[in-house]
Amino acid sequence: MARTTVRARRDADRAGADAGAAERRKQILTEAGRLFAKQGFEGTSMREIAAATGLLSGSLYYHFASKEELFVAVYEANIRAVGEAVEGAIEGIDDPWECFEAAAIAHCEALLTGEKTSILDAKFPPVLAQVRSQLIRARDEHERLFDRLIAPLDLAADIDRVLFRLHVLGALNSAILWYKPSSRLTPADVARHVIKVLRYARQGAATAEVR
Amino acid sequence: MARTTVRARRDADRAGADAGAAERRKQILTEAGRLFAKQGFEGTSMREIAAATGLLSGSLYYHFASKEELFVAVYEANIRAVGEAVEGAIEGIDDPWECFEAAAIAHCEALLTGEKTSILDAKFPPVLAQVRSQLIRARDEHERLFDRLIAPLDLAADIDRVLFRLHVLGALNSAILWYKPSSRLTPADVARHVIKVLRYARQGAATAEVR
Amino acid sequence: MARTTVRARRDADRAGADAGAAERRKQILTEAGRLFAKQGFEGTSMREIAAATGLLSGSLYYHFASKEELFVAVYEANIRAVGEAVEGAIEGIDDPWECFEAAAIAHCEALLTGEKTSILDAKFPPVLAQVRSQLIRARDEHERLFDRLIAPLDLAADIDRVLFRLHVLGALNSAILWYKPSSRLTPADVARHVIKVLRYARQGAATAEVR
Amino acid sequence: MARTTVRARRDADRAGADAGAAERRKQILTEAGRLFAKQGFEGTSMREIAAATGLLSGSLYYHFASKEELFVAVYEANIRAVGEAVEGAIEGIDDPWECFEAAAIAHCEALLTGEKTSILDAKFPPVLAQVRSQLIRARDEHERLFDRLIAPLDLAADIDRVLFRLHVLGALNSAILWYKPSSRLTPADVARHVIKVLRYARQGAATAEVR
DNA sequence: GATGAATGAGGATTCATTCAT
DNA sequence: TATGAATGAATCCTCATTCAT
Repeated sequence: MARTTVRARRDADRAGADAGAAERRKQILTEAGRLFAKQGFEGTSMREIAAATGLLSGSLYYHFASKEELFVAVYEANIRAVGEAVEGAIEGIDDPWECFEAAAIAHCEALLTGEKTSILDAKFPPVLAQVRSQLIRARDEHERLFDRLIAPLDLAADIDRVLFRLHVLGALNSAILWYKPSSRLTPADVARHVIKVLRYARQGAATAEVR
Repeated sequence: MARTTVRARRDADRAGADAGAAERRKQILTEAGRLFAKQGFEGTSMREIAAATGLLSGSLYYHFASKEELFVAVYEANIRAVGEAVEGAIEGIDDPWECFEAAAIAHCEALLTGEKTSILDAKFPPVLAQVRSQLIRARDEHERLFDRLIAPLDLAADIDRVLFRLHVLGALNSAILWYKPSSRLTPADVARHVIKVLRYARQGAATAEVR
Repeated sequence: MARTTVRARRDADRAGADAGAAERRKQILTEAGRLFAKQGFEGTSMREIAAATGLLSGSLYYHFASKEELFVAVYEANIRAVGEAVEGAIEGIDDPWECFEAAAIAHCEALLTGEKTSILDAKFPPVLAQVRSQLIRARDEHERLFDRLIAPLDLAADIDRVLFRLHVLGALNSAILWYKPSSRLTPADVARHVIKVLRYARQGAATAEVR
Repeated sequence: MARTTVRARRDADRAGADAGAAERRKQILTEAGRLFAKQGFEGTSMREIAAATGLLSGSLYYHFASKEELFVAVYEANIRAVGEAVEGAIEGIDDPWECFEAAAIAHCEALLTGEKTSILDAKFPPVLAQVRSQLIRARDEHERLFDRLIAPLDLAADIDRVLFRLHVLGALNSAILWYKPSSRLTPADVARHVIKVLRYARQGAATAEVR
């Protein structure tokens, strides 16, 4: 609605602008990520992204061949960022459950803090059909990281570890749908509660009468 | 925005008479639901919906004042359908956990069977901002149903029942993102596994060392 | 924007409704006149007119074959109304200038009071090309009435009576463009001032140096 | 609504450079002016305007953010053109009435010659409600020019100069409704006759018996 | 590397009109 | 007389993309 003049953006950016192409790419990725997260893929126009980066829409095509390609790049960057956050968080932790919890917290924080990654859970619109496989590959990689964390957990024998991984990530990711930063709950609180619930399902736990 | 559509007019004018229009409305709702589920709100054009119903695009507007209004109607119908399925499934079951599981199964089946309700988890695109409140109201109602089922569960004392509800629904709904009907897993299997994991978190369960 | 439900109108009208066809025609003419005056020909939809009369749009076509025909009927009725007002106002007045002034006042009042006749001065949109001749014929008749009033005026010899008539009516009609009922000026004041100015242009008036 | 168009951008960015776009803007303005004059605002489609300029309809939006904005631009250009014509015509004339007449002639010629300015008198359709204030501001400016010409006239004491201005412009502008270039009357003739009539209303003129 | 200008298909929506009932 | 349902063309506008400069 209240769009921003290119000129306005330009005047503001001119400082650090004129950076190399790699720099520009990063700028575009940042702004596109922010906009995709807030407005979705279809709700964000190339012109908007261009304007936010201090460019005109045509110039985007020097850096990315299409809107889809740009989205994939954003998505991969986001997943990678979450992955790195998680790996950083678990470094040096030995206890499997502690490690698992630390990972969940890092994942949740990366997801809910900053505008960038809410795309994670997207049921990609059909416009993205052509690049779906790339997106899924990126997501899978992240999920395998969780598989590695789940493997050493002393889960009750009747628990399927794949379904368990889907369960955790589903519970964590869904926070995007309801979490409000204004709440007195931190993203870490949310993650901790999810893990707290799951932690009951350890081997030897008493669930006698479960059918 | 506040226009008048057939529903308004007819409900008032003629009680139940003239099945014709109501029939059409239902047809449109069905087709729109299918298409929205498959392609998302923005990915589905009014022309497509019209064509699927055997109409021309203009004719849709006799029944629904706007694409948004149509979406709200579809969404409400879908939530209602899931709600009814759940209520039907728990009828006559006394044991709280049995009841909870039955509800989860019904919820999951309604979600994953048929194309109609995958919209449930939508992070609504900003185009729908104007009607967001209606959508959220519908969703809330469904979630309160789960609150009623969670209340009597003998959960461990350190579990927050609101976060628990968000956890369950998050885990269940996320199946939409990965579930494939072709799999050897039934929707019920998925739901059952989620509940199986959660069931460990009952009162008196041994989780001694959890910090 | 804020449209009115058919039902609402209906409930209200039901009292005097069910009148004969002639009655209905008159109702339609009234409402259409009001709407055309306020919103113009193109800015008024048949549905709007129908709703204002307590009908559905299709029903209008029983009374008028097309939107254009309806407009012509409204226009003619309006012109006739102004004409009758003028004729009523000059009845019994002998002095030519008194008579002329009375006519101007009546014309102006009919024009500025009530919503109905602001159409008078319309530069008809090309949509109305087919019926233009009918509209112009109606207008001409009204203008000939003014010709009859101008004929006996003792105007200065160098004044062309046809151009004079166009001048008066132009000055009077243009009030529609700026007149606001809220002003302390009455429509009669406006008309009186126009005539006051023109009255100077009588025979024998001293305008020596006019080239 | 508050979007950015080329004008804004360019005025700022590059002073007078790059005649291309400015050229196009002028072309569009010309064609749009012609079409609006002939067919009215609602009767003219953006496609038509585009086609007349040798563009596709989408391309128009690079230069003007909306049909309304385009109309405002046309309107302002037209008013400005008439204003300039009038100012040119009165240059160097000392006698107030001569000056007034010269202005009237120029105004009338600008109005009736060329297709461009017949919009002047428009009772703007409600579609233009949002921009009405801009249109009125433009018109007011032109009318103030006439106020300056009327001020020094030696009008009879009982004449209100504001109503007098409205009277003149009403009489002049209304010519649009009936004037046909084919007639043996020139636009100047029309203007001259209007002024001739008004010139009688000078101070000291004999209007003794007026009530 | 970036721009300005244009493309052209596609979007939702409106509307006068028709016609069987 | 009136209705309900549908028509289909037309409307304004958006947008990813292209390409000469």
